[in-house]
Amino acid sequence: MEAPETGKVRKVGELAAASGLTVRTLHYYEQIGLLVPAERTEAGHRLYSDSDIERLYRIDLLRRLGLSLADIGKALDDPAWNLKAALGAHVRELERRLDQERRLHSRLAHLLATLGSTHGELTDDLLTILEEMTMLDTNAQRRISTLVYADPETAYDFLKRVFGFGPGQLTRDEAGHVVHGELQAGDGVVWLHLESAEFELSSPRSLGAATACVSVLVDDVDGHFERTKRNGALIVYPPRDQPYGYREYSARDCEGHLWSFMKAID
Amino acid sequence: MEAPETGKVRKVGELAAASGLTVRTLHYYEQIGLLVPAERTEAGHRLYSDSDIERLYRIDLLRRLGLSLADIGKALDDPAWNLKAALGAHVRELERRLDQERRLHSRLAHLLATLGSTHGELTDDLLTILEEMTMLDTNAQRRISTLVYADPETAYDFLKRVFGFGPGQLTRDEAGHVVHGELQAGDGVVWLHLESAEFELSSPRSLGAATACVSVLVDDVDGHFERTKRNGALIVYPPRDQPYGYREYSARDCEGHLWSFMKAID
DNA sequence: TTGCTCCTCACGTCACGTGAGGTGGC
DNA sequence: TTGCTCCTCACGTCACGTGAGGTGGC
Repeated sequence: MEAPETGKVRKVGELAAASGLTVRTLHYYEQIGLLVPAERTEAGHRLYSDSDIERLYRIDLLRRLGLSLADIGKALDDPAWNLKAALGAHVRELERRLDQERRLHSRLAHLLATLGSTHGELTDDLLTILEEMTMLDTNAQRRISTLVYADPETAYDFLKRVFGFGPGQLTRDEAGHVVHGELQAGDGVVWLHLESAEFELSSPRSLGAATACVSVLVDDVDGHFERTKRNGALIVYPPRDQPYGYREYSARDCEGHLWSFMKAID
Repeated sequence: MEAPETGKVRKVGELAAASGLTVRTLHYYEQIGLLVPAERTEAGHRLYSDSDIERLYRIDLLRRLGLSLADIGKALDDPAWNLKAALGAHVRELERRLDQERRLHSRLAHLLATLGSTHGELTDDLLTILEEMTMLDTNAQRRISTLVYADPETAYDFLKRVFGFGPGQLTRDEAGHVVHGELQAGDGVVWLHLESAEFELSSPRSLGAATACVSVLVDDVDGHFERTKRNGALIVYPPRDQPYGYREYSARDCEGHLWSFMKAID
C-alpha cells in the first residue's frame, strides 16, 4: 500500500486500487462496521478520509497476521482488548493446524509414493493401501537439528545476530553454565548441544571437519548473504546458481559448522 | 470404525455411534447424494445396509486424506475419475498452504518474542513493530538437515528400512555412482551427502565422532524403538522419560550418526 | 404415559465473489 | 450519447451445527 496523500478524499475504486483489495471487500468492511467511510456524496458515493485510509492500513496489517475481522475490530475499537493475548491464542491455533497438516502431508506423500505405478482408479488394492496408510501412525512428525558447540552461548548469539535466527532461549545449570540452547530457524527449531565424550559429539572446531550441515531456504538469498557478510561470517562461496536448481551461498559459523542458504530457482 | 456385522440393517443413530460421525452428517451425506440409505421404514426412518456401511467406510477413509466431499463422490461413482491425479493436486495444494502457514508462524513467533514485555494493547509502538515485521522477508522458511556418509546408497536403504523414513530418491552421476540422496523424515527432508575434503565434510565413521545429530518427533516412541531394535540398529539407550519433558530413545545409523526419537510427555 | 429416537425444514457460519438491475458524473 | 464508476440487493460457497416443531416405536 502506498503512502496516503494527505487531505485527499478517495472514492471506493481508488482506495481499492491503492490498497489491493476489491471494491466488494470495502463494501463488506462497511457492512460489518469495520471501516465506515467518513462521508458520502449526495448521490451516495463513499468518500474515504485520511483517517479511514490509516484505519484500513491497520486492518490490512492485522489481516496479514491471520486475525479474523471480528478480532481486528476489537483490536482497533476496544481499548481493553489485549492484542498480545489474541495473537498468542492465534499462534497456538495455527500450530495445532500445522501439526495436523504435517501429518496429513506425510501420509499423502507416502501414499503417492506407494501408488507409484498403479493406474489411479479406486480399486480394492488401492483401498487396502489407503487403509494401511491411514492406520499407520508410527510416522515421524517433526525433525530437530542438533548442532554441537564447545561454547553454545557464543554460538547462540552468533546465530541470532549473523544469520538472523530466533526467537529462542538458553538453558543453564545451577552454576549458570549453558547446557542447552534452542533457536527458531525456518520451519522448526535448531538445538545447540555441548560437546560430549560419552555420546562422541564434538564441535567441528575440535575435529577439523563436520559430519553434517544445515541448509536453510530463504526468500532472498542475496539479501541474506549481504547481511551475513556484513556481520563478518566466513564465506565459503557467495550466491550462485547451482545445477541442481537452487541459488545458494555457503558460510561457516563461529565453530566451523557449515550452513547454506538457498532458494529454488523459479 | 468397527467391523460391520453382516446382514444387519442400521438406523441412523446406530450408524452414527458406530462411525463416530453425527446424525446430521449422515443426513447431509444423503442430501448431497453421497450416501443414500438403501431403504426407509414406513415411517420414513433411514435403514442402512451392509453396502451402505462399506461405502461410508470408504468415504471416511478418503475424508481423512482431506479430499472434498465432491471429490470423494467422484472417486466412488465415476469409474473414469483418476484418484491418483486428484491426490496429487491435493498434496500440492496442501504444500502451498503449509508454506504460507509456516511463513505466518515464523512472523508471529518473532512478533510475540519482540512484544515480550509490552502490555498488549494496540499502541503506535506496537504498530511500528508490526509494520517492520510484516515487511521483513529475509526470513528463513525451511530447514534441511544434510548428513555426510561415505556410502550414501547403503545409508539410504538403512534409513528407509530401519527408521521407516521415506519416500525419497537417489541421484547418480553418469558412471552410476550415488552423488546425492533425499529422504522424507517428519516435516521435511534429510539430504545424504558424500564425504568431501574440499568442504571438510566427513562421515562420523571416519572421524570417530559426530558434530551434529537429528531428533525426530514420533507419535509412538516405544513402537518405533521396537522396530529399530528388530532391524538391528545399534541402540545407544532405550526409551526413557527425560527430565526435559520428552520420552526418548537414541540409536546410531550404519555410519555412526546419532539419532533420537522422541515425543513430548503429555 | 414417559423417554428416546426419528423426521423435515431452515438459519447460521466466514469473508467475500459474482452477477442483476439501475443510477450519477465526466 | 457513450463509457466508466458507483449504488443496493441477493445468492452462493463448504460441511455441517444447532435449534424448532412434530411424529413413531418400545
